[in-house]
Amino acid sequence: MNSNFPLIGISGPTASGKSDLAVELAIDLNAEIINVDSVQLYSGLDIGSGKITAKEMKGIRHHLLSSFEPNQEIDAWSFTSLARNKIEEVSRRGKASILAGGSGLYLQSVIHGLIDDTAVSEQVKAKFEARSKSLLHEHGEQYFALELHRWLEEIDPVSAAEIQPADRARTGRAILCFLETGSSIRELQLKHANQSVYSSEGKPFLVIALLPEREELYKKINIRVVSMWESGLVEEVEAILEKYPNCKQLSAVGYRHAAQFISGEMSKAQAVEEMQKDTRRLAKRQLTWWRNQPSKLGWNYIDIGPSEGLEPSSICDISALIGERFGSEMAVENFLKGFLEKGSGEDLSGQVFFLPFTNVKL
RNA sequence: GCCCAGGUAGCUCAGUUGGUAGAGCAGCGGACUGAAAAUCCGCGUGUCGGUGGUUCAAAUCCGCCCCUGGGCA
Repeated sequence: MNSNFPLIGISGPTASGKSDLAVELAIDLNAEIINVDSVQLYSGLDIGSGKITAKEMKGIRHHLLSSFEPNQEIDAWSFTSLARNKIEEVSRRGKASILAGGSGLYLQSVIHGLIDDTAVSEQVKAKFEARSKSLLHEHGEQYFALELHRWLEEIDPVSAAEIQPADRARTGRAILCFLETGSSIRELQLKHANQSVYSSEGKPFLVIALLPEREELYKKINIRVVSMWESGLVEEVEAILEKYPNCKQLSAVGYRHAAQFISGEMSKAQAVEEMQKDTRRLAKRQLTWWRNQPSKLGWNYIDIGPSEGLEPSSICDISALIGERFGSEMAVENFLKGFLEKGSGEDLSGQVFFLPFTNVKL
């Protein structure tokens, strides 16, 4: 049965029902789930991250969920190898893998990889931090990002031209990369652009995106945020603050808002409102990602037509769904083959298929 | 019924002596290759309640009508 199925990714914006769909699908396919959410990786970040509960897992095994302490800082690079190892491990057990979660870059990295290892040494890190500190001291917070960008311009003008001057995160990364490897990160990226698709046992990837109607999604988000506060978000954040007061995860949506309430920077009502707003904005960015990124990555769009009123649970039986939409009942692999090329002998490995469900019911 | 005060962007409101509008918030579009729930870039989205009039020209002045607050009966 598993051989009929490609590697499956399930994504979409926050609150779109990914986790539930993943579980239902896993039951049908005898699969295990690999989490692809950058916050749910950590233990103790449960309520605010909307993590699935043991009961909701319905006995399906989940991987890379609550697997790390909040101070361990797993990034996209390490996530990629962790996830790929999990896929192999699951496959050795004769089961299929479903990668579910909202971190688009993480899923992309598992499928396409990142540029080659550019792990920065302690010396380079120290050098970077020393100069950063003096720039900050010299020019102040306000101009820090610009000064950092000016530094990048000196050593790597090619990358500097591609990065917004105010974009501290990318500027810093580009500088570190250059200091470490002596080459421009932009050039490394271009060189890497055509890297082939990761594939376990030659299986193709099928990425499903749940893209609910915007207004409905926002309503659900607003309600969900309130219920998070009611079910102990503040206590959860207090516990993290006590154990890891400086951990990066506290800057995630919800965690930073609860922390601002705890420190007295905001009233509860204000914090809730800000959290709702920032969650909506997060969802908006995720929708933008799934609207535009797949085609840039060269994924094959599968157009099944409008899915208004389609409930996530009915997506579970992909074979039936495909049969219903395309006439005859056929296995997913055959469907993909048919989609790719009328001929059936074509090798599907190295292919990514993208199946978006727009306006699904919530 | 009468007397006030209002009706301008999704919301709260600006709008000089008439020259077809602008702030904040909300929102929308985009970027994204080891921070990605991160980090950044861009964008006013409008029958100025309706209708008639005065005027070269009306959100602005006048008439009538409608609606919403408040007051008096």
